[in-house]
Amino acid sequence: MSIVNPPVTKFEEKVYAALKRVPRGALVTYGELARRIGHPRAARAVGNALNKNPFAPDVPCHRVIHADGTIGGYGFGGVETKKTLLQREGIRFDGDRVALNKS
DNA sequence: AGACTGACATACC
DNA sequence: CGGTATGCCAGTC
Repeated sequence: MSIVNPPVTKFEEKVYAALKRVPRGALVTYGELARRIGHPRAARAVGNALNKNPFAPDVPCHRVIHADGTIGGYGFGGVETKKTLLQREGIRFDGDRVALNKS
């Protein structure tokens, strides 16, 4: 499953790999994802990697959200696309927030 | 080689 | 509850 790609660093590779390993309908936060690759503090770097996202459809980057359940952002199409994709996975949204039971 | 940026997180006011 | 401030990490200019 090596990602035969262009200028992709080891770090990003891990990020994409971890993201690929996320099952459909599941949501992961940047911090959670960062933690999975061994960099619990690299949430920002993770977001950076996804923003470049050389493998847009290859990696379900739309399953990554903020720690508080906010959508965050999306490079392809924008947040609305991300929300749509997530809703398609069975997840509901309340504005820019994931509709979990919360406040 | 150095500085700035960015799809984050946490804490504080 | 909301906005502001600081910290962290890796990438790119």
